[in-house]
Amino acid sequence: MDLSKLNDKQKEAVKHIDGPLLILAGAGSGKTRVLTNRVAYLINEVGINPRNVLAITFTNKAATEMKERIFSIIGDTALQVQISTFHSFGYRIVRENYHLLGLDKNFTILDESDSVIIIKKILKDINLDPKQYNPKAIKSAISGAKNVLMNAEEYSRFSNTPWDEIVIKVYRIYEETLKKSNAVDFDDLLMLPIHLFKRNSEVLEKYQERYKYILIDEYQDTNEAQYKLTKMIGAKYRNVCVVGDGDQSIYSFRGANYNNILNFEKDYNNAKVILLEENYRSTKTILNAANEVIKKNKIRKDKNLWTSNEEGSKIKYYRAYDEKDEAHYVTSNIKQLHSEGIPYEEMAVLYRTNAQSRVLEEHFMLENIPYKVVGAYAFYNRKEIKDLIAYLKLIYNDKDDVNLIRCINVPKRGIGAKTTDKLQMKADVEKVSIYEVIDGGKELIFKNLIEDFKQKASESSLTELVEYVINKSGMKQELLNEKSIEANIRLENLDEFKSIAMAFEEHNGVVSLEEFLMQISLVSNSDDTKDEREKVSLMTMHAAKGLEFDVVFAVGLEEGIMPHTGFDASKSDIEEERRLFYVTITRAKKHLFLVNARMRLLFGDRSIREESSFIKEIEEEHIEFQNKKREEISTINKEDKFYTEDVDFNQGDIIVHDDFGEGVIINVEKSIITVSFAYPHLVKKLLKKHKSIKKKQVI
DNA sequence: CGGCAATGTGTTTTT
DNA sequence: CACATTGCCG
Repeated sequence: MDLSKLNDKQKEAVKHIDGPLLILAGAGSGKTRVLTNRVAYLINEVGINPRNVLAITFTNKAATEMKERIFSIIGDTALQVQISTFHSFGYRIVRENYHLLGLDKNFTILDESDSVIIIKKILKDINLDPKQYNPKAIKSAISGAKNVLMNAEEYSRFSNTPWDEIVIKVYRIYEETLKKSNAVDFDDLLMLPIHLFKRNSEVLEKYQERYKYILIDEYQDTNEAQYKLTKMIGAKYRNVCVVGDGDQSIYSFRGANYNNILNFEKDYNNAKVILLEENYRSTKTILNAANEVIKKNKIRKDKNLWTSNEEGSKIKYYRAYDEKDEAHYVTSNIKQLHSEGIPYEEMAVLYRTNAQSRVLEEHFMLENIPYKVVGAYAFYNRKEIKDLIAYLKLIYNDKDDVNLIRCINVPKRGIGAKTTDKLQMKADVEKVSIYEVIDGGKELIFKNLIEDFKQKASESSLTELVEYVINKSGMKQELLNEKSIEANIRLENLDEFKSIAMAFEEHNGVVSLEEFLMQISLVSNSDDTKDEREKVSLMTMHAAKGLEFDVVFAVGLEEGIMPHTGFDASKSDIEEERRLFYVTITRAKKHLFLVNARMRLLFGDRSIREESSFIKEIEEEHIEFQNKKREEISTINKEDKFYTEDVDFNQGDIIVHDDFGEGVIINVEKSIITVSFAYPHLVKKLLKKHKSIKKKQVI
């Protein structure tokens, strides 16, 4: 195997075979290269069975990338290596041992909102006001407990506040409900395997024998459950290799504990430790700035990340007038850089909160720049998609009461709240699922429909089933009858979902409903199936972890946003925010832009924004200040005045749509106009008086 | 039951 | 601001 492209430290890590190994890999130090080469080396050079190798990554995206890279080194053999996220891996264990966990074979995974709905219902049942006791807060308390592997009993042992009492009470009923629904939640995918291993050493041993070589990426972001799972499976052979960087720990809000990486040497004595400190990614300027920033953190292990790359251009800092000016600054620089030959896919705009993407998107559309919003799982959160998934989940597991309630009246069948309440009560009394107690009325027609779907599921392909459900449920007809643009968009989304199913089927051969449901529960973005090249990436700073781009725009660098301080400033963790800022700037290879706004529309009103204290932590010698052209700012502000509420549309008029940007009217009929938008939206039919449309006046 | 209007409420990051 | 929920009426 050719290891000539690796430096000495990297080679050492790749060639380490048996025993615990800790790789402390600074940003851009080539850890993915090390991990992929190490897997390849173990298999090709050492002769280890690929089935005995387990590689865990943090995101599905990283897992896919790792598979591809190992495939490119060793070919088909790579397919036998188990590469997945912790949650997918946990799912696998639960599925292989469902009978030992009190589940039926066809258990389903509830998503976050399903869980919250269940908790709301529990609160009502025990006569507590969901307004006083926030269901989401209770969900996250339960989640937190599960992540430290506490069940309700254990939780109750060291808690005493009235709030805890309520959480415990809800937690107990919540667990009963899950069991009754033959369902698990996200946290169970980690917790259940651990409980199983504790109880049943034979099963544990089976997995220890199976996964003799374990590699964990992003180890600084593992939580207690993930840590424990790794430790248990690795306990027998101790061939545990973890890679991480304490400075890039950014998920403590989700229970991640970067002490896990600091304590690795204590947990695994005689662990080999390798430091990767040469950065291959960024220019000297960018890396120096990053080092200056992260040095401000008090709780950290100092290290010396260096690069032999060139000095590079200075970091550009622009303090915009407002959020629109900020977006405009970003798009105009992107246009400029693109004209200089930098491809769009080598540029990214990173922001702290998802809400910031909207204004940016509007400007990208206005300026005709192709872009994609990465990691936006908004698609699966759309009503019509959730309804359709509810059908699929119910077909697969008819004990899933939440999803039954969700779709029983979609489309409207005259089964309202009264009926479902009655069914729910009956089911509660008889201690069975709602599905089971249905024995008459309009509900029975629905039940028969689901039975028909089950039949269809057993005899046709996944795509055929999806198509069948969309049609036969009546969802399609209801939307067709509506004849509004919203309904049209929904129809398109249902079609899009069908394409996702089809792509999945084509990609993996014949696919079961089970696998498909697992996939859409565990994988947030569907974008992997589509061709996403030649587009600028828009994403949160968190989502950017592990990625790199020639050009990075870090936007919204204002106190309160980045560093983010919620309603309770004392609760926010400035050091974690700083690590996030560090992760952000180290994504950039060649050009880094820091941007913020003096004024921003936030939570409904305009507020004056102070610049982020993090910017001041970078030495001025690395920064080129961009504020010169005030006249540019004033033209931007005038833009608002171009738009009016006029609905007297004529062919040839230019309108602006909130989502699709500027377009030309090519046809007018009654209340509908046909508009040609720029790529990627093209021609759309719209309702004249829709609130998202404004006419552009010629002044 | 379903549709609409008024009112209220929460706003970080994600597998 | 965007949404979810509530209350009222046909």
